Amino acid sequence: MAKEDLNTEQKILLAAKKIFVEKGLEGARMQEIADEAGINKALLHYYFRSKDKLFDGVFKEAFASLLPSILSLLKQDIPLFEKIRLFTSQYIEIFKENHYIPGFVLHELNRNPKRIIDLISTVGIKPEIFMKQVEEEVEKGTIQPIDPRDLIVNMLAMCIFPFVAAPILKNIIFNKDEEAFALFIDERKKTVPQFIINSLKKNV
Amino acid sequence: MAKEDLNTEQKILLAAKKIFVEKGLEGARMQEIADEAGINKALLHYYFRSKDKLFDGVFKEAFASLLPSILSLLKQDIPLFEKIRLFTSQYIEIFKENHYIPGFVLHELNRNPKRIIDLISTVGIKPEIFMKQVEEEVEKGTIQPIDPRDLIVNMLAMCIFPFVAAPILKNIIFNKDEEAFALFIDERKKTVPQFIINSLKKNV
DNA sequence: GTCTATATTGTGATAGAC
DNA sequence: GTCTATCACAATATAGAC
Repeated sequence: MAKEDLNTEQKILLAAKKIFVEKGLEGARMQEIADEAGINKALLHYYFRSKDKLFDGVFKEAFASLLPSILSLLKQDIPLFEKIRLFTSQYIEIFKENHYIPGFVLHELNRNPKRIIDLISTVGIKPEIFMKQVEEEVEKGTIQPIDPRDLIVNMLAMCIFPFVAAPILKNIIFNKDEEAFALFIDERKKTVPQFIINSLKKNV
Repeated sequence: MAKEDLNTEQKILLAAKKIFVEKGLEGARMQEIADEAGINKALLHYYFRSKDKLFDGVFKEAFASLLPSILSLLKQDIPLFEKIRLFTSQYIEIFKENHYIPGFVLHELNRNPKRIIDLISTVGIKPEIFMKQVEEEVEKGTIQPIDPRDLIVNMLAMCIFPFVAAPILKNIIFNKDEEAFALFIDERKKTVPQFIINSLKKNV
């Protein structure tokens, strides 16, 4: 769908998303959003009462639209290694398509934890089932002993961190070569699960 | 040194650091910084010409003060596994003491990549030596094959991410138990290097 | 160096015509 | 629904007394 075919509300949301993501809540200017949307400030207030309300709308969409689908994966009845492979590769792919999301979410999370926590509560992320699955494998002795919380944090870290730190990584590791970095990220859909599974595998 | 013994400039820097870290550049108010420092707004402009200049001063100190020491470790002539153990445990310890730094740096990195990149250039981070060491071990066949860039990114990710995502992790994994989270972070000084080394070790 | 008071500019928000 | 014009206030920055 072309930009021109969107109705005004959609144009506003699209523009607001771009500006909020780039500048954060305080950094963004309503004027800038209006310009980006090709309308004037007054209309922003007509559709959304205030800047805060507009932000909430944008954030909710950006955050909630992509997390539930992938996180439901953790609950499903799939062998552990397979689950890790699916989760990490899909997560990295999603962030590759929406590379601005992690930084955006993490920043607002630190700026206003309560707001974000509330939002997450409505989505309802429950990692307990995954953690239990890990515990069982450890007890059975089929994988190396590990705290399931460490495993889940490490998984998230390796999937998300490269996107948050992208500018710095591009610079000190990839000599500003954007393409090489993109390739590297794509490769990580395979190397990350491999790295994790290598760590969990028993020496035989 | 007690807070009262600091001279005005130091008091300002300390206060500004606290507020900027908490609120970000745009979120921070000069009035708030002045209150925190126990002085008035005018003095802020007397010592630092503008808000931007004040921010630069704070950021440079916060960032540059802790990175060089730890990163020099990567260059030293130490066995790989030992180096990984030292690097990760020290890194996590530093961030434990300065848990606000990662979020602060990463946000400003995304807001103004150029500014931060310039700063890093002056500090001069060079991971080449570490990467070469990894490559050599891979060639010798003493560790699992791995792209050294993946290893370094994974190391950084596992050290830094938990601090950036702290509010969300506390909530969904630790049921808001601050103490349990602090303990978890402390444990990671051991579990993270172990996780990495497990992944690199050859099955024997 | 430090203060109070004030200037100046920004920006979110609203009123009212069309 | 969309616009122009304007308000109200907040925030950075400066002037000038002490």
